Amino acid sequence: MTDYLKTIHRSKLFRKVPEAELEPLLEQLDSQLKFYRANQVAVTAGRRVRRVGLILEGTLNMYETDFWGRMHHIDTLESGSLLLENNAVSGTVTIHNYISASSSVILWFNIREILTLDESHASNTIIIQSFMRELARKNLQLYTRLSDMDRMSTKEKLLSFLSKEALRHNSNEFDIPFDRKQLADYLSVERSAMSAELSALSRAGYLETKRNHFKLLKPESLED
Amino acid sequence: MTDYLKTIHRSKLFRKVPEAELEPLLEQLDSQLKFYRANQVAVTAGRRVRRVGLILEGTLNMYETDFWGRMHHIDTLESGSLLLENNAVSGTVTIHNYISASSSVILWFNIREILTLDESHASNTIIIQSFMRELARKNLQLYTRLSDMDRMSTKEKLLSFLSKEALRHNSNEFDIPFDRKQLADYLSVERSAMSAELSALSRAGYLETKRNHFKLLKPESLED
DNA sequence: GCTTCAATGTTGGTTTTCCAACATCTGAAA
DNA sequence: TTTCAGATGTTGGAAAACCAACATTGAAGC
Repeated sequence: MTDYLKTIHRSKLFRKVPEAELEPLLEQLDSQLKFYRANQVAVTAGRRVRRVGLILEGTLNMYETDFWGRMHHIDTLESGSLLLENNAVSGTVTIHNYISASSSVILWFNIREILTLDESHASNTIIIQSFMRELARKNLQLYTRLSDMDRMSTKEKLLSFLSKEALRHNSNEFDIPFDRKQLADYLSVERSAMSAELSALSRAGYLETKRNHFKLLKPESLED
Repeated sequence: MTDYLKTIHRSKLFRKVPEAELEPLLEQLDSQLKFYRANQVAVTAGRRVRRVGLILEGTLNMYETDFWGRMHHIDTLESGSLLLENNAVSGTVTIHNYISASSSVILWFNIREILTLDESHASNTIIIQSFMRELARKNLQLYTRLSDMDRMSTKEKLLSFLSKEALRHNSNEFDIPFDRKQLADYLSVERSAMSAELSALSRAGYLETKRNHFKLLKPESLED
């Protein structure tokens, strides 16, 4: 554990815990390090989840196996990500398999215990705060993507996404954090069709773009 | 406030707080009732959010206005729903407008205060627990819908959704909580096209369905 | 049993998306 | 500067989805 204290202290969750309190806190959370080889299954779908994972090193892939036995890649979790936080809090069963893409290290800890303690330590409050903030942050992120995808056409998905990016940057001119392939994946559309749609939007006067830089415009056809 | 104590106590968030402690707790949370007329704007996009809302009566619609000034309906929140919980926790600005569909009553309260208290009361712990559970529950719900929508075709969206329903009911035969129109909206596809796809899946031996009852099957073409 | 209406299924023409293949652009390295 | 690989744009045929209009079904009330 000692080898990883620095890494743990850099994570979003434990960042604000005073350094001296970190080790006792981890003990109190009944935490435990686990090491995984490349391609090793770290979590199997169907298990009731009690602990939260924090990826200290490596990358994990989330998969879903459907009724017909087909595997679908759901997400890729990088170092620093939380794992099973929702299932641990709500005490539910996960439907995902987590497979280590590389060799990886995960810190497993018990988050519910903190909530059931009678007396509160300062570091408990801190960790609960950070944890709640993470849940809320994730929620907003999912909401954002969902509302971008909740459109019937590629054009509308693009406009929804770009609109929110403009809002986020507080400007009609901004860089997006994706290249074309990543943006297509994010919106769940086909890359080349999306490229074509971007060209069409550009021709129609909605925007100018070069690589990941965008400038949104009000086409004359829309002016009142 | 007194008129609504019963309603508040029935909500997911306050259910577990002992009845006697409810009123002091609400006071501690600096809570406040507000009443809205039909079509009144309850929350305006762009405001930094400090409080969480709990809808005690009525229905609210969430709207998003995009860069080009077009309004999109995002969600409908029924009585019992939380409002702005993510923005309140993370201290961020909301991008949504909330408009009361009917006359409605919202309880506004400060959730962050609980976290910053030095000493903990039992009811604080309870409310934090319930609140975290709600955030996690919502997260899982969003994740579920997102992974259903993160498919390129109506067919795949349907299979993803039905697969998870089977898992949830722990059976290949189950009732879904949607009619066809609602399911189409949930998956963000067109109703009649979805109906056609369901027929095709049925013919191909993937399932049998009648109204909201489904039975999933393994078509011979898939057997190894 | 009828009647009625909303839910669901079907159909055909139109539009959009997918998909593969290829062309062009761009930035980094030689 | 030249070269090259990866990113991006374009294109055309095939497939899927949209959309409107209509047919069928099913549940509730008469």
